[in-house]
Amino acid sequence: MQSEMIGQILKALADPSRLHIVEFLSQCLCGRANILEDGSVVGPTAGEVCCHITGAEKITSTVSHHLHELESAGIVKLERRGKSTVCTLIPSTLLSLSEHFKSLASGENQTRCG
Amino acid sequence: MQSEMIGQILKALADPSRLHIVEFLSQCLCGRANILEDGSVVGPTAGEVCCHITGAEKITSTVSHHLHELESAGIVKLERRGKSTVCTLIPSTLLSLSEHFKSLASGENQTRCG
DNA sequence: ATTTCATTTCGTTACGTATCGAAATGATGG
DNA sequence: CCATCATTTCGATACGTAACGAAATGAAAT
Repeated sequence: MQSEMIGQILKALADPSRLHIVEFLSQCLCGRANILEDGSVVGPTAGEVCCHITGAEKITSTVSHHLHELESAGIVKLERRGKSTVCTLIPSTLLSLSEHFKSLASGENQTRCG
Repeated sequence: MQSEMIGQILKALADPSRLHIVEFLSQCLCGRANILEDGSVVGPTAGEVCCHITGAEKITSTVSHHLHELESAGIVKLERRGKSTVCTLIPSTLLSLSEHFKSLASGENQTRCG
């Protein structure tokens, strides 16, 4: 995973509202596959996410925007299902990020030892 | 590590210049202890960091600012040594971040399974 | 004390984007 | 078709902060 994409992911996660959304979606994983073999998605609707984050009864334009930012960064998958949009984390993206920081911390790419 | 501190670390890393600095400092770790037993620091000077990042011959106010942002977030340690300021990564902070994302990806804190 | 060098602080400008309300779109049911 | 519901798009405002140059600080050498 290249540094530019890492930057995009970090920018998406650096907003408190979006980090909150990701933490909520993580709590919703429930030990099951959340992206099925056919690519369909298991998880809360955008409205449910919004309700938890802001307390609003229906989704706000702000939360809709945040969800699509997370989608652009490859952190979240959105799928329209009838009236609603279903949301889930894409765990592999967060795992890549985790590995990247682990390697930065260990200095395993050291090339400036002169 | 609490979510608020994670947010602060992410905000610090979300800037391209600062991410670049962190990657450079990672390459400088060189498999040695970079924070010694007495707390003193091994690493490049702020000016050397700036030279690598911007090509400038002396440190700019912008890079100085970025280094202190990284210090505030606990990612970098700075130490004045004579005229110069020596910089190094604090690997444990990046490791904590790595672990946090790993646990988010695995959903190991799931509490919304109803 | 004065000069020199590395860094920081200050003050300003410019740009990105979070947030909000209102209008538009998409999808379902009567 | 019309009504309703969930979500998205649009347009505007407000705020945070990255970037820059200039002046100030800190530390060593002469």
